[in-house]
Amino acid sequence: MAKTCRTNTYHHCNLRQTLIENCLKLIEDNGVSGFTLREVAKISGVSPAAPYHHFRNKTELLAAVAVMGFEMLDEAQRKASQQFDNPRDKLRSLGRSYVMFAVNHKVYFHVMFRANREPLWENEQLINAAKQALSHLENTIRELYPETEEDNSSHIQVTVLTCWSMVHGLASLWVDGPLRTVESGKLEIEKLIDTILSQSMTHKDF
Amino acid sequence: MAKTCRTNTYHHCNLRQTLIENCLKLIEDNGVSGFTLREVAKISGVSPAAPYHHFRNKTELLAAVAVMGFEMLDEAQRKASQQFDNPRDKLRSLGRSYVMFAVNHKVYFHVMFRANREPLWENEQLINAAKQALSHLENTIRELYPETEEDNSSHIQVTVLTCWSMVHGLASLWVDGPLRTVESGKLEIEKLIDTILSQSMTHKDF
DNA sequence: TAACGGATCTTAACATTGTCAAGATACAAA
DNA sequence: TTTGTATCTTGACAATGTTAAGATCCGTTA
Repeated sequence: MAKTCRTNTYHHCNLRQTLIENCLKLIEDNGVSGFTLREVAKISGVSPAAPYHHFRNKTELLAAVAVMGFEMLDEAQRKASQQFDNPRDKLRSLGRSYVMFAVNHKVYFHVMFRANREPLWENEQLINAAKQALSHLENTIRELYPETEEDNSSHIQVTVLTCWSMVHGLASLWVDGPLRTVESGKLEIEKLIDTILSQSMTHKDF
Repeated sequence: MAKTCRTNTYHHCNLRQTLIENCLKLIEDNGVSGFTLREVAKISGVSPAAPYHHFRNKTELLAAVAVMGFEMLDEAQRKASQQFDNPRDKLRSLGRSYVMFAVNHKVYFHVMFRANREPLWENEQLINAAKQALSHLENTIRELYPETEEDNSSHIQVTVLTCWSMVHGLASLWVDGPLRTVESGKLEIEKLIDTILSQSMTHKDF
């Protein structure tokens, strides 16, 4: 929780952070679509126009939330990769951490990759935060293929994408709903991740 | 294009279909977030309240669009699987078709899996259409593992998920933007798909 | 210390939007 | 021809994003 430190009734003193936090709360309750700037302002104890001194518009507030999400993901990925030395173990740990982040922070994940996509991805701070969070995967894959050839970089890029797609797809299907609907929800997600990551190692279906 | 068949100025005679089509056009231009029922009604040549005789609300119109999308995906998947006999070739063809559908019909894909997720996935018609579109993948994987054991079904379910996650992840990353931003857009998507599907066959990274 | 400028907040207003109620119009069946 | 039903319109409502103009506070400088 952000300290409101309101000695007087005028200056909020930490409004920016408070808005971001309350924004998250509202999205958790009402979904990304059913969330309004006015209500964020209201439960932050501030007038409807106040947020505009901290964010250019509604989209920019969402972008700030997304940036926070990527920073959290970055942290989680960092920890996950530090847990192991073997690059292959690292990779699996990274995948696990990625999906679990989505599962445990649905709202963040949704805002990070979904809401108002176009204007969101024009935000430079957001792009950098995303790159940073993804760097762990790339680094680990570089460890896995340490050859120094120039021609290697394309292959590495493709491998990054392959891994990213795998975990991102699983995370998306879970967060967006169809997984819990189409597939009967018997399997619990945590076991599922490990099973799937194992399967990716042993089978080769495409 | 739907025939408007407006002999008089009152009855539109095919408004439902017209609304869906114009809805798509608007989303293509303004994105899912910046699309309004009123404008759909306007460019359909109809008053703001008219759509409510065909859809309960804005979300239901989006759901109708999503259903159409799943029907198109179903058709594409059907064709893709009919092109080959070998289940392994089928599987690859299905994957290719899935991602290309997302690339060629960004708007549909977005509405199908993204927009207003919660209320959308309570629509039964939508759920059935989605199941139908996904059935091709499951059938093909059953061909791949034709053992009749009961215990097999769980394994098949996991394999379906693995494949689905793979292609859905790639499609999502492309449609939602981060792929074109984080990864430099040098690689063209079509080549990329084949490369990745090949890689999934030969490597096993997780 | 006092004045001043910038940052932060408020009030008031605007156009736009989703939605609904009540009434008008067309068409098909009786 | 009458009558009911589906479709469409008009008119209204509250809610929302956003802006302009003014109030209030705080740190800095004279």
